[in-house]
Parts: sequence; C-alpha cells; structure tokens
Amino acid sequence: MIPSDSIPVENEHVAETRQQLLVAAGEVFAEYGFRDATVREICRRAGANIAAVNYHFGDKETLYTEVLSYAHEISLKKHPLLPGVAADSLPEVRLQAFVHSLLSRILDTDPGSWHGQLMAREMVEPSEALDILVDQRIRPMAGALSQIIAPILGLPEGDERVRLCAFSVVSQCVFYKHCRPVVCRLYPELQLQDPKYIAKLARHITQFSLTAMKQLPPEA
Amino acid sequence: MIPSDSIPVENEHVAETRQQLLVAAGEVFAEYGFRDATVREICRRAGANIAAVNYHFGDKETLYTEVLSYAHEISLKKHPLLPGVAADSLPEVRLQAFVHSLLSRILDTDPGSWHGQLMAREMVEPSEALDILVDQRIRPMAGALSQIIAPILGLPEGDERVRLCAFSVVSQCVFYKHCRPVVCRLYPELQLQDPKYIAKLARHITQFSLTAMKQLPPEA
Amino acid sequence: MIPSDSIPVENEHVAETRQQLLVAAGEVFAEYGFRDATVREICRRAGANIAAVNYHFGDKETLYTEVLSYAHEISLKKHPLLPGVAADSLPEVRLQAFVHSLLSRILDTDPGSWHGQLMAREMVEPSEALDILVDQRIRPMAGALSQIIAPILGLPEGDERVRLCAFSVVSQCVFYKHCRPVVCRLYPELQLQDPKYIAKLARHITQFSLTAMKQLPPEA
Amino acid sequence: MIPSDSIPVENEHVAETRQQLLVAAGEVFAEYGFRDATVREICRRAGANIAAVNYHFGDKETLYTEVLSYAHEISLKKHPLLPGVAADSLPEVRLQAFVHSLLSRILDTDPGSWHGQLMAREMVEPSEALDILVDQRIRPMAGALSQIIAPILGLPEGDERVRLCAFSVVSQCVFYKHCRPVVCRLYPELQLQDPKYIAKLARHITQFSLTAMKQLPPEA
DNA sequence: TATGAATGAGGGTTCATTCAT
DNA sequence: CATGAATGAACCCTCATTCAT
Repeated sequence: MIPSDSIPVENEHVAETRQQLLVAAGEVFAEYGFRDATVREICRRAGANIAAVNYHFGDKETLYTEVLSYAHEISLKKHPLLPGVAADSLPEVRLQAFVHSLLSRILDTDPGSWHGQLMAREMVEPSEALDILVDQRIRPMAGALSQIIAPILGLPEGDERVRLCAFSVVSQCVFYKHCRPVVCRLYPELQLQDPKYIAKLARHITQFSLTAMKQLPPEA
Repeated sequence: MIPSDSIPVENEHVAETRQQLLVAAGEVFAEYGFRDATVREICRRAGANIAAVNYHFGDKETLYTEVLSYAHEISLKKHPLLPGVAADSLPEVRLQAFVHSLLSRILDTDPGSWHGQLMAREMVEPSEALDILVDQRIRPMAGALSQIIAPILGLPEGDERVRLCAFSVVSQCVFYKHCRPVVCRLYPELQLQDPKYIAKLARHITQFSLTAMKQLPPEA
Repeated sequence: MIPSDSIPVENEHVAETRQQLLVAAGEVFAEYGFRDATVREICRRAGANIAAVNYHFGDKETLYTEVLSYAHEISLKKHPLLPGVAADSLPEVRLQAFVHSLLSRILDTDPGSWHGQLMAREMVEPSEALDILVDQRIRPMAGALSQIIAPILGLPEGDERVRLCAFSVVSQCVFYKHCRPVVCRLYPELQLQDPKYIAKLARHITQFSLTAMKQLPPEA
Repeated sequence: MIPSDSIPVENEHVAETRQQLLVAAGEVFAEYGFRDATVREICRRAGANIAAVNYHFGDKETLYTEVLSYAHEISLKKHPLLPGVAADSLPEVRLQAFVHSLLSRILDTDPGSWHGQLMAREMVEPSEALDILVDQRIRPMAGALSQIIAPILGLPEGDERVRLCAFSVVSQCVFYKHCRPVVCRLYPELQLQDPKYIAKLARHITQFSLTAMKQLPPEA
C-alpha cells in the first residue's frame, strides 16, 4: 500500500462501484423499464447499498440518463458504424456494412448489451435523455447513411428522396428489433440472434434496397 | 323488483359502465403504459367508482387484456385491411391499398385510436394478450399480404423470400410509428399525422418495394 | 340497520376516523413538532392504517393545517374569550376576565389541549397556516382587547399606546407558556398548571397592568 | 514531522475548523432547528468534510450543545447586561438599561447573532443543554434584575412579588421575539429590528413597569 | 349491485453515522 | 489527522386491492 499508488487505487475503487451500478442499472432498466425497475434491485445486483444510487447519481432519473449514454457508447465500441470498410469503397459495399452493423448492434442480446432494448423503450416513452442522444449519436449516423445513399440515387444529400430511402433502409433493420415479439410468434423457427441469420437478413435488406434505389424514378 | 325485468336493465347499465371503463382504460394505458396507468385515473375518466375495475374485470391486468382486444377491433373497423379494392385487382393496386391502410391505422392519433400506441408498448413489453392477438388478428393480415406479394415475385406464398419481402414492406410502415420520436427530432418539419403526408409515404413505400420485388434475383 | 339511517351512520363513521386522526395528530404534532412527528405514530395512536393520513387528508402538511385550526376551535370552546362577563361590565372586570381566560387557554395541559404547544411551535417556525390563523382568530382577539383597554387609557382604539399596552398585557400571559422551561428550572416549586396559581397570576397581571395604564402619562 | 512542532500547529488548525463548524452550526441550527438542520449543510458552510462534525464533536447533539453555549457567550459580549451604567445608579436608570439591553440582545438579527433564535427554539423543545444554561447564565441575570426591582418595591429580593414583577418586566421584552410572527402579521408596518423602534419599546416597557411597581399595593 | 373507506406492501429518497484509507 | 465513500434505518407517499355496507 504505497501512498503514491493509493490515490489512483481509490479513484479506481470509486469508479468501480459506479461502473457496477451502471451495469446493473442497464440490465434492470432494459428488463423492466424505468418505472418498474427498482433502485433496490439495481443496488442488489451491483452488490451495493440501497443508498448507493442516490450517493453516486443523485436520483434514479439521473442514473437512467447516464445508463442510456453509457449503453450507446459501449454498443458503438462493440459494433462500429462501418467496420472494416475503406472510406473510398463502393456505395454498395458501404451500405452492406452499414446494414449489417446496425442489425448486429440492435439485435445483440449478449449480457451487457442492453442498448437495443433501452432504445426500444425510449421509442415508446421518450425521456429527456433522448433529445441529447438524437443530436449527439443518431444524427451523425443518419448523416453517414445519407452519404452512402446520395451517390446511389445521384441526388444531393439533403434531397427528400434521400431521406425517404434512408428511412426505408433503416426501417427494415430496426423492424426485427421493434417487432420481434410478433415476428417470433408468427415464425417461431426463426433464430433472430444467430449471427448467420443476421447476415442473411443483412444481405436481403441490402439487395432489396439497392435494387429499389437504382431503379427509382426521378419523381418521388 | 321482478328479477326477469331487472336483469336486462341491469345488464344494459353494466354494459354501459364496462364500455366507459374500456374507453377510459384505452386512453390511460396508451398514454401512460400499463404500470404507470392507475386504476384511480381510469375510474375517474369513466365516471365510475374506484372499485369498478375490480368489480367488472377482476383486476387491472384482465382489464388491460380486454382493452387490447377491443382496441384492435375498433381500429380494424375504422381502417379496413384493403378498403375499396376489388379482390381481383392487380397486385400493385392491392399493395398500395394495404400499405396506405396500415400506415393510416398505425399513425391515427384521433381520440379513441389508441391501438397503435398500445401495440407499440406491447412490442417492448409483451403481455400474455399478445399471443392471442397475433394468432387471431395479425396472422390473417400477414396471410393477406403474402397473397399480394407472392404473385409479384412469382413464388408460392410460403416461400422464405415472400416472407422477407413482406417484412420489408411492413417494416417501412411501422417505422414511422415505432421510431416517431427519433424521426420527429431529426426532422421537426415533418407532419406525420397529416393524411396528405401519409399518402405520400404510402406512395414511396409502395413504389420502393414494387421496384425491388419486380427485379429481385431468383436467389435470396 | 334501516337504510334511511345508514347514510348518516356511515358519515359518522368516516367522521370518526378523521376525528381520531385529528386528535392523534394534535397530540403527536404538539409533542414532537411537524418534522419529528411521524405519520406512522399518528396512525398508530388513531388506531388507523399507515395510509389513513394520505387517504383522509392528502398529505402530512394538510393534516397539520387542519389540526391547527381544529385545536384553536376546541380551545376557544373550552376557554371562551370573556367567560361569564356582561358586555357592559367595567373595563377592569373585563380585563381580569380576558387575562384569566388567556392564561387558562394557554397553560391548559389537559389531554386534548395541544393548542398552546402548537402555537408556541408556530412562533418559532411559522407555517403557511399561521397567516390564516392570525387573520381569522387572533386579529379578532386583539380587537376585543383594544376595546377593553382604550377606555381605560381614554384613547381611541387605534392609538399606538393602546397597542403597546395591549402587547404589555398579552406578553405577561404568554410568557408563562413560552418561557415555561426557564421558569420551571429557575423556580421548580411553581405549579404552573394549578388553576389556583393561574388565578393568582391573572390577578397580578391584571393589577400590574391596570395600575400602569391608569397612570400612564399622555406621551408614549 | 517532529511531534513537538506538529502539535501546536495542528491544534491551531483544529481550533480553526472547530470554530468554523460552531459558526456554521449556529447559523444552520438557528435557521432550521435541530432536526431540520443537516450535518451536510453545516459542514458545507464550514468548508469542512462531511465527517468533520463527528470527528470534532462526536455527534450532532453534542455539537448543538456547544453551539448553544457559544451563542450565549458571544451574545453577552455584544450586549452586556447593564451597559454603561454605574453600579450605584438609580434603580430606574438601571431598569431602563436592563430592558434596553435585553431587547437588543433578543431582537438582534445580525449575521452571527443566532442566540435569540436558538433560545426561542429551546423554549419549545428544551434540550439537556438548557439545564446548564439556566443555571450558569440565566439565573445570574434573574438575580441582577431582582436587585434592581427589590428596592423599587421596597421588598426583599426573595419576595414573591419581586419575582412576579421581574417576570412582568422580562415578559414584555421577550414577547417581541417569541410572538414576532404574530406581531408582524397583525401590524406589518412595525420595524422590529430598527434600533430606534427598539429604543421606543424599551422606554414604553420601562415606564409601564415602573408606574405599575411604584403603585403596587402591599398585598399581591 | 355498487360503493368508498380502509388496507399494507413497496416505492424513491434522506440522513447521521461509520470506517478503511 | 482528516477524509469521503458507503451504510442501513426510517421517512412520506402511492397504489391495487379488499370488504363491510
């Protein structure tokens, strides 16, 4: 226990408890939603005292906001926007990468990957945290997709048809997350969390969309 | 107090209170979600006693189940599956009608139209009621869509590619409901509840999908 | 259980629980103060459930406000302002009655007489309820005292010297309430709750004040 | 780290922190009362650590006891018992000085003068500290007042009538502190913290009491 | 039949205090 | 000597549910 080391160790220890609370809160919020999630359960899973949330985050709502941001961060670290694709690749290649990455990110059900579920809950009951999230995280993604699609359509990025087609692409991906309960009940044999099936979906969505966009008539 | 008279009169009265509770519960569940919705508020809006829910439905959960079924019923009455379209019309025409009807149904924000919001909540936190709903209401819809799409692709209804394309079509519609909070924040100028804009979306989705499907290569 | 009777009986029953809560709350608030008093203890003493306060009064603060008003009411019923004194009596007689009544009211320590203690607490930490109390209950008392004092001084009721003398009279009474802890420690032999001693104090205060006021020089 | 040096330095530092805690605690206890005052807020205002109170005083209650004693000390330093009055002055002059000093001490609202407010709180909820305070500080004051009043009445200091008159004098002073909330609501135009108005009150109380005492009949 | 007063479990939060560093 | 992260009891309040009427 050398004093010169003890300071970072202490910081680390503090950060550790915070981290455990964030992870536990991510799990519980994803599983039960903001209201149904209880501070007691979060602290229990984090191995912390009932007062730990209020001590480290002030209140339940602030904890939720930080969890949401944290979840986005680690999900983007795990599934980068355009993994292994050169910036000067063909639009078709980049679209395929974008779609596959989005699908992977959104359908990831590994422990610690509650980003998709948290976002799905935000869609139904947006919190104040969503405003920041859209501006800081989602708007850049939308921009990146527009940069891929615009050259395919031969239109400027800001054109309305670019936006409509971008939505058409994204919608086919998020569908498997947001409507999973219906999809699984209609076709129980589908393995939505299987990487191979995710790759298959990515190919279909990319091909479907590319075909549509390459033949799109000049008038929307 | 002759029993033979009192029963129908009472039944009518009971039916009326039940109906008011269903409507009020639809509003409140759509607005706040199952957990945040309070029995007190539902009874207050229905002009009924605090114990009315337990009296008429047993408990809050049973009331919710019945509300969900009731909401589907009135939403299909208001927006039929294929409105004003002959059974022997061209697939393209029927697809356009299907898409427009689905969009209208899902984006309807009129008072009394909580079906879309309730379904969105079910996607994030499925209740037991969803099993029945999928079997009785959604599976027939999926069948109807397959019947439209199969001839376009020149494939049998049960083919996997028919299912993938059906999902591609439906996903583009429900996207504007399930991701509305993000869409509205990205592009605040959009008027998602405007019937004219809904028609425009329907045209884009139909055209986008038809183009894709007509050129789809034989191998998925 | 005749129906025509049952309604008032029910009202009576409701009123009874409310009444018991008011009484219990009076005790506990007087004993511990607003903050230290717990809703649990109040409900326990009232023989009611922990949720009874919220059901009948909304919250702890509203209960407190009603307790304060209720305490004033019953204390004035028990110790009227000028008991057994004709309206046309001599000012000296009326002053003696006023002083004795005020002392009795303020020093009453019988069970159910928490008015004095509650008011003492309000003096140190005024709540919103005090504004109403001063306007509705205390201002009339101040007026009544001015009507007694003004003719003694030979001055109009609104004169500043009337107000100063009224305060001099009242202050000598409330002193034995507000400084009781010091008085009792200085002279443990005093029996401040003994009606005989209260009568002795009333005589001293009246005589002291009358002597002073009858000789008061024209300039304050 | 030579012990012989470090101790005085540390003691000084300790004394400083203690002092800051006492001052901060005086403020907070006066403002919020013992229970509502939080250790956190006291430490915050003192610029000290959250654990400082427990470290320097053991617990919150001990801190309070020391604050009370400290407050009395500085208040007597600021407003001496009989300021600028010769020991052989006339009783009338000494009474005037005593009354004015008591009023000033009790109505002082300068920052750092929480003695009056703390004492007012003690009257409503006496702590163990009051016993000591009465014996060590208040009893001497009461004796001093008796020494002034006894010769006016021509009675021995221990006579009951001396005590009653002493209470009559003191009561008129503390009234403006203990009933300030009522006085201010009844007559919002009064400036109770104005030194000129305090002087006016002192004159009235002195004159009122002297007149009464000089004419007091032999029998109480 | 229908009521509404009453219930009690459980929610988030606050707080003085402790203890390893 | 002094710290501040962590504790756990206790607070007020909300809620779906019950039961005597």
